[in-house]
Amino acid sequence: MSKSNNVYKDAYNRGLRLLDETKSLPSEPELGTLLGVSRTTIRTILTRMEETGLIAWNKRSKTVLRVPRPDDFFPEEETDTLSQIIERSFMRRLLAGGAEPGMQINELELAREIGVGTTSVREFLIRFSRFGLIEKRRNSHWVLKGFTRAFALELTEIREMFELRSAAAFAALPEDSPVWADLDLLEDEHRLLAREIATRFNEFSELDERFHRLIHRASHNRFIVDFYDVIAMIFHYHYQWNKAQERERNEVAVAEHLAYIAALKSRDLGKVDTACRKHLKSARHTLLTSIPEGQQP
Amino acid sequence: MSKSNNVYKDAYNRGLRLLDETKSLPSEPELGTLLGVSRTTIRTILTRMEETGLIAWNKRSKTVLRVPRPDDFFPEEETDTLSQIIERSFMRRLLAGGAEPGMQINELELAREIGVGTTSVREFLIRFSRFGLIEKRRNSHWVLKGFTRAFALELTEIREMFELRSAAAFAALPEDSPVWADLDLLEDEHRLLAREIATRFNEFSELDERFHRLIHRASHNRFIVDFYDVIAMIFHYHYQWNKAQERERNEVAVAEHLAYIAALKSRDLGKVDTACRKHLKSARHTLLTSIPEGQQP
DNA sequence: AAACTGTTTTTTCACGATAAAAGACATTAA
DNA sequence: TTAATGTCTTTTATCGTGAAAAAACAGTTT
Repeated sequence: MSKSNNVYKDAYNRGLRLLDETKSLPSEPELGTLLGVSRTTIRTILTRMEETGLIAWNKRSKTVLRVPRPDDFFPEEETDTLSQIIERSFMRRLLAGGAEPGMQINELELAREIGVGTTSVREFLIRFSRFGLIEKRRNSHWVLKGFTRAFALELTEIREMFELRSAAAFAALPEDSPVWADLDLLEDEHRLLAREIATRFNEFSELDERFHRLIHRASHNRFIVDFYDVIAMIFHYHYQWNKAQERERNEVAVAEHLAYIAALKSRDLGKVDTACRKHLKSARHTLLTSIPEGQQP
Repeated sequence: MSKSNNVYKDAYNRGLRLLDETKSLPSEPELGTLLGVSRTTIRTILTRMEETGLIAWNKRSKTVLRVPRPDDFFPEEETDTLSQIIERSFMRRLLAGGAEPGMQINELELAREIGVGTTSVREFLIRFSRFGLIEKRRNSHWVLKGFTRAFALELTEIREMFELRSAAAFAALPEDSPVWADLDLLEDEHRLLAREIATRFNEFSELDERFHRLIHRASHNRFIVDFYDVIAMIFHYHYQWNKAQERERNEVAVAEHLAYIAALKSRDLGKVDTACRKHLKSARHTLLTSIPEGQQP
């Protein structure tokens, strides 16, 4: 089992959704850009669609014969990237407790436990190391630094520095910059979510990420933009971990975002700074309260 | 050839230098900590030292029989880590010109050219990606972003943000903190170098790195401390690349460092800010002037 | 001739295997 | 009885290999 065909399976599933909408599929290169895969993969997809009687395929003509049924889709778990699988396993271990700072991480053991090769685990750990939670000892094992209070404080310190700067840069952007339209759209989404917060509160974290990434992009600095990956990763798992008062927290955050957006639109740097600081302060507070105190070194 | 024994060879070479100083070697575990390798490697080293008649080894007694000759040492190039070898090759390519931004990077080709496996190249590229010079396209090739003016500006923007903050934190450190002693030592080294700048100017870059790392460490923030790796890496290759006016540049920098150190010792935040800003400004200028203009996108 | 389909080549991804190096355990000497 | 040495086990670093996926090339169709 040298390489899973998850790219194909995932693209196939997404491709099935196209069949609902049209009576015939576009050209192979067009499908490729649409699904973000190569033509080779598109042809494998089309081959299977033909075999399962979903389409009739002859050269340029790809006629839809029937609408896809639930059992036409590949199971969700087969569409994941290996690195996603490893990340999930690793984070589960890390957050499930018993992961004391200073503990050493064994590549071979991790690989065996997850049921993958050591190379993939190594590559994951190298990629993951930039999040500052693990560290490598020269030709030896990895050491877990732990998701501690210190980590959260260091993370938020940088976050605040970067976001204040990005927000100021954002507000200074010219009238005709396309970001203002993006901001308007996000504002609408926020208002909509605010109105239905009681039922849709769990959709906030995705909106949150899009909003902050838009602001960070205004910095035009790759290190600032890339740093948001660290924040996003932590928040992603943090939200899965800590569901306490999720609705209330998100309701407050949406309101703060709206104030923040209004400040940006006013282009008044003082107002932007105030609104940004206020939101960052409560974000930090939320993160800090969620850290299990027992895990401190 | 599945793994080179460069750890052994490097430790062996360093071990040879111990023979100059003493008449008999310490215990195996002690040698291990001294050379930073495991006892397994120490025993391999001792075995060879015995074979080549450098020592007489019987259990606890390891008597030095003769002083090592130049040909006892392993050649320098055999003591390098694979990742050092790959990094050097890669950087040579990158700086040698013809490396246009947007150009794609081929793992297989790189591996073949350097004469190593693809796994090592992949791991190197993943590690290297945090420097912001390359980027990966989802299940496809890497793209070179290039050592451009934009890169230098983004890098220095963060650097200045981080260093100003670290310098302020440094100056606020209590009287009894051990960093003040470290700073005194560095100050002495700077004075010494300043006096002999005409002949020793090329020793500056190493001192520069030690000085700035000391300051960054005062931030007590892993992201700030780790970011210095990016700067160090760029400066390392930059200094190899651009030798123009090296002596003059370094002479100016040493003087700026001394002013910066004096400001830190005064603990006057205003003075620290001024001295730090001044030095960072000339550092940025040096970096910017060295970037080949033709490479702009 | 532009854009597509069919076919072939190349590259990426992931694995198992193996030597180097680290680490653990057992034994011996001071 | 502590700290070393001797021996054995485990882990890390690296390669070659093969399937998945991308990319390049060649031939068709409109």
